[in-house]
Amino acid sequence: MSKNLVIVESPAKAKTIEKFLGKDYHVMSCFGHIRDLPKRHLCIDIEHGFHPEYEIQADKKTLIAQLSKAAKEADCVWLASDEDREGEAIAWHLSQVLKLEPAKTKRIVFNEITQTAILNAIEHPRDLDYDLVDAQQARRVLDRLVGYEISPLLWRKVRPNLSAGRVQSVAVRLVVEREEEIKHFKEKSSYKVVASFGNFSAELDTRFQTKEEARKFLESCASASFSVSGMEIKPSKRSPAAPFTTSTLQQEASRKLGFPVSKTMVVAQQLYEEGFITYMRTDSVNLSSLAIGMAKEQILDTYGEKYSRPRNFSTKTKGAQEAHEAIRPTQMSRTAISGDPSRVKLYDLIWKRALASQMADAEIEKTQINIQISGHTEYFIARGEVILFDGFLKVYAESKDDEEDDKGEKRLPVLKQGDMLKLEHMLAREVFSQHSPRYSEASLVKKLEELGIGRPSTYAPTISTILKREYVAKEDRPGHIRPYTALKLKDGQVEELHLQENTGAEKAKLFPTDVGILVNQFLVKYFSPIMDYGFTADVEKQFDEIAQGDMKWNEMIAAFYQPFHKQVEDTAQNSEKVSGERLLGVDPATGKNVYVRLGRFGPMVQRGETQSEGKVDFASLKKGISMEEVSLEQALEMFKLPRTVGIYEGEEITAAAGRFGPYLKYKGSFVSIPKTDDPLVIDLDRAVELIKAKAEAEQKKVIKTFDEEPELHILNGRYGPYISFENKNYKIPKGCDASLLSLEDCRRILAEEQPSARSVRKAAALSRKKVKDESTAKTASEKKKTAKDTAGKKTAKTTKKA
DNA sequence: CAGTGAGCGAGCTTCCGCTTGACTT
Repeated sequence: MSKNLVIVESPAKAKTIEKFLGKDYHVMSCFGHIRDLPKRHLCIDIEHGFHPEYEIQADKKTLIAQLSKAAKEADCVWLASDEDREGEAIAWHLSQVLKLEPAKTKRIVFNEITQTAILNAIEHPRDLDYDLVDAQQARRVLDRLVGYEISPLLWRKVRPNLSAGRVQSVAVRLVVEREEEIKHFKEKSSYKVVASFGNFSAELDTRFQTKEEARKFLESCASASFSVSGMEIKPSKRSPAAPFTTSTLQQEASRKLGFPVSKTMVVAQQLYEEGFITYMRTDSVNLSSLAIGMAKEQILDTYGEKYSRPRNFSTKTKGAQEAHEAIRPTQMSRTAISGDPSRVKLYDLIWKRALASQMADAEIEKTQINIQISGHTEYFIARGEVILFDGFLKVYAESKDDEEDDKGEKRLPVLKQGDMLKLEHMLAREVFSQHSPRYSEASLVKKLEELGIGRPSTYAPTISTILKREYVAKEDRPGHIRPYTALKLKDGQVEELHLQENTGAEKAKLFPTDVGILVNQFLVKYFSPIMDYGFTADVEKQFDEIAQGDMKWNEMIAAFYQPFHKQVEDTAQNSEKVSGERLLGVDPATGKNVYVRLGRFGPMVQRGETQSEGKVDFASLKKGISMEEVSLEQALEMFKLPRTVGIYEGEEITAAAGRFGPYLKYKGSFVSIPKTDDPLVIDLDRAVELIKAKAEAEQKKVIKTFDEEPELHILNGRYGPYISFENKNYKIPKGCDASLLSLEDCRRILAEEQPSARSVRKAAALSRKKVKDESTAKTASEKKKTAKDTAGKKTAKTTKKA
């Protein structure tokens, strides 16, 4: 048995380190945090110093038992979790949970995985830093208080199942406010004048506000002469970007490879686990001396000495904790990997970026030519750029969010002052000012990082959360045609051209939803301190003070909680329910008011008053139409569903819009209406076609049925064959040929296997619905006696509970 | 997956930050 037990957070790291330490050391992983506040309640004792009640997560119990056993057998336990707030807390939780004796427990830290660094760490152990642990507890408790006190308010005041938090709510706010800004953006146009002189062109130093001014200028240039008034050549250089952090990797993978941030992280995780790259959740741009050495060697071998320039970068990110290196290949000499295309491409990106960061600056020659116009004070400017030495550009060029790709070379002819130029033509083109760009997943991460909000491990999950809660939606927009005017001067004549361009197209951008907008409105109104973009930075400062030992963590929390909790209670008491209700107008056919508002199941339109005796119609807002922009006409359209499409083989086909979009109902079963069809206009022929296609697809799903057991089917699913019985699904054990299974085999499988959790929920929902339908049918006959039609629904709801 | 939307109001949602696999129909 090893004398020493070393505990690190990641199993891949454990494997590497064990190799460095030799046989006296056994290295195990604790897989991140081992205890946390239970999800069920607040689990913070407000009355007693905000004492947190931690619990070991169920899935960590066996792991803890293993660690505990190994710790007992070891002479010394080395807690080697990351060198940051969270890492220190993990070490402390380990010492608590494993009941480690202080005498045989040592805390070590290293921020690069090299033998030297680790041996050095072993030489210099320290004690647990309880101030740092307390800073983490403050962070944890604050987040729990904010999340678990505000979220229930949203359930009461807006809609169930919503959430609020220090990070996610600010992320939503950014998206909402950007959209707001875009909505109020006033496009301004001006005229940009470009003169073409044969082998190069130049832009006028001023722009004209109106077409008339531009025309006057062009006309006045008809007989003007053009001459070089100055030529300047300036040497310039461009430096490589720092190697990747989590956030910059997400941005570049998004721009260059089109990856969503979650995909980038999944692929990077695989590369890490296979030992191709260093750790992928980091905020550090630092490279180990080993990495710098490897890069230098690689550059010297491939490109020569001129291309090598070892350098180290310093982090400018707010609140960076730098427990790891930058993301880089583990072997700089591994220029490429093979296999899955996503991994190949991501590795390539990481390799190039890391290598380029150690390469020489690119040397560039910038040229500017000024051209004077006879009789005018305005002048033309031509700019050129020639790369004299490519340096790091040989390997890698960073891309920008705004795709003004003036990339590559633009060579200007060699001219001298006084040279006369012959104008080929001059074009004054109407150009438009642009609003700030909408956020992509990656650019939102970038913004959050700039504000110091969130951590590398949470960027991707935060994006997933706000998408899952439907606060924001990732969408494409087709863009629209915009006409513009251009004036062309050629051969002394000015000609007016009417042209058009496509503008405003969006790809995978984040748009706020109606719920997102309303929730944000509510939070900004009642919780402005937490919604402030500087809130996280402020509390981080206080966490730092706690870590320095200058502040007590529970006093900091107390100072925050007192006004915060009062605000929660006041809001619960005094604020109105948020529905975003708006009167759209009066339905000319019925004379009833038509409203739009947020209902329990999302945005909806309503015709008539809920308090009145008359009939009230409801309809879900059609996808793609927001509460803000819906018109009375559009709303009235939505009330036209459900409608009867026609009769087929004696049964009625109806078209309606449901929770999951438009559908056809025929003989009690449902068929989705694809986007290409409109439920309002779909005809009988097309409806029958869709119903037949669905039936055929259902047929294909069936592998085998048994006459003796009509409820049992062997079906073909997305993940291979499975058995369906009484609406519950069962896995077929590996190695069985589904088509050869007998009824006996199936029954045995049913007895042995647990039905999938999902199908159990579904079956439960179906049986609830059945009970409900029966009771509705029953009360429907009773209802004839009662005047009001509410009794049926009421009974239905009570039975649903049972 | 396939209704709904007020009203009584039971009992359910929820946070951020560390880490990976087991499993999906």
